[in-house]
Amino acid sequence: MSAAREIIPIHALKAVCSSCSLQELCLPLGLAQEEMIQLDDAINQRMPVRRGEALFRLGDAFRSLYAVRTGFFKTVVVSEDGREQVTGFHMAGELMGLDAFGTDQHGCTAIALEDCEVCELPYHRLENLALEIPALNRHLYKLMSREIIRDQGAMLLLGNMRAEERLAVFLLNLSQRMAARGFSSRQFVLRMTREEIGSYLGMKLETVSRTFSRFQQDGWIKVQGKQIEVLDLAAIKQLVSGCIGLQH
Amino acid sequence: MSAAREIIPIHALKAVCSSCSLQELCLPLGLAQEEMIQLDDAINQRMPVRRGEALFRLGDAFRSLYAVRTGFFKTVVVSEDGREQVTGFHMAGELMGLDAFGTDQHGCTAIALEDCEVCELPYHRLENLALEIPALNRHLYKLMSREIIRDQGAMLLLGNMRAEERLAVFLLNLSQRMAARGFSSRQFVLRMTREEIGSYLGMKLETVSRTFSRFQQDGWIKVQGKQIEVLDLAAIKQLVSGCIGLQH
DNA sequence: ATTGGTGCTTGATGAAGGTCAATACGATTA
DNA sequence: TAATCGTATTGACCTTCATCAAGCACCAAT
Repeated sequence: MSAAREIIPIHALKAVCSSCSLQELCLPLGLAQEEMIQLDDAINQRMPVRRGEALFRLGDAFRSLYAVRTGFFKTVVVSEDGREQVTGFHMAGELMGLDAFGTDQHGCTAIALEDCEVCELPYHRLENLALEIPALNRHLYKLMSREIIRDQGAMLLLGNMRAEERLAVFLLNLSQRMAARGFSSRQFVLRMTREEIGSYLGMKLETVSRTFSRFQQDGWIKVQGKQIEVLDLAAIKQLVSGCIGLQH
Repeated sequence: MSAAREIIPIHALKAVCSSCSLQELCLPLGLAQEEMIQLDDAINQRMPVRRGEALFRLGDAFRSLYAVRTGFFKTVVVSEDGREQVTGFHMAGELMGLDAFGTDQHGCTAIALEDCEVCELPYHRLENLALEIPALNRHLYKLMSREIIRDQGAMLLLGNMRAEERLAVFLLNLSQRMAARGFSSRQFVLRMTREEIGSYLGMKLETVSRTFSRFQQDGWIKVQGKQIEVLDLAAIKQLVSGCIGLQH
């Protein structure tokens, strides 16, 4: 199919890192202009992933990192007996696959919760580039390091906090991440089910639902299915004050 | 005190990475002999840390990674309201401080649970060396990546498993790590208190104690204070079968 | 030997959240 | 429009673990 080479796929025409609006949230953070152009070459832009599809699966050979460009992912770990644990939710500008360096296999499965686009960062090219660009290498360290801190925050959450505290931290965290991307921090749509929230927070879907209802009765939020409106941010912050959260 | 320079401190005479028995568990894994000698130069060997002392504290400026040479550490995160969460236990050959790259500050506090020795790996020297030695750089990625996986395992543990499963995973994990270091996997001493175990596993010290007692009644282990003897490994493994554990 | 401190064990009780079940909602398809 | 499937809500009940409390074991210091 050599004829296909003459048809330039539409996504090849799209913006690259050096002109991407997510620069400040994503991998290129802190790079000089010329370094960013080098990075452009190492990246496959705008792979589409449709809702419900897996971008990679636990055990897959590790070939690339992926940055979310648009859309929303969950990552899950499945234990032998089928129990599923959601280990994170990922939105624009966030990197997935950092847990795969260790074993050369992906350590979790990434599923698109809506139609998404990702940038693919082939591992070998990235590694070579990182050795040439110290700032990039350092930033990769930083990103992995932050992932560790984030997970430790989640451990504290799961180990020490009650259901309502967990859900409050979750809402606050989501709200802040929306704000960082220029969306409303007061009104947003949950892309995940109650069960997925529950799995992430270590509680059952019924408890998630009940806790949402209680927050609503208290006038803190308005819930309509997946539509969330934050009414009393201060009250929610009050509840989680003194807790180490799920920073992102 | 220039005269002091003529007194060679005793620890300077001790073994370096290239002749360290922990090579295979520690940072030098996978390096060529000559690369290891370069690493020797970048490392301050055998810093002593006494029981109860902090090697570094949450918020301290990040200057070095530390490898445990002998002894046993805990790392803890303290929330604003004083709640303390143990995030890990660390023994010979394990690296601490990987969570500090992200913010240039340590993200947890490391406390020696017995008299210890550590190797200090100054950050800048290590970073420069990593840029020269691709294998070292890759290994640092791997170590951080494994830390992420480990933390995700802990999340699954805390989110999904019951008290006895958690403690079984904990014992199994400890037993395996002892074995990997040439110690008995059947008999060992817990260096941490019941409260610290409980904090790590997300349960109260009373529950830890009760669960140990139950394991003992079932003939799975023998507990005498901090002395543990594993009597029925198969039964313990059976309990955690199908769980994703705390790999180390 | 006595005292105090810290950590461990064990019992009694209660609260938080899990489980089971019935019902309702909402989006997609027939 | 109806039918269906996945998702969400809510209630009733039960299990697990936290809490409170008492007593014990061990070590260190006086």
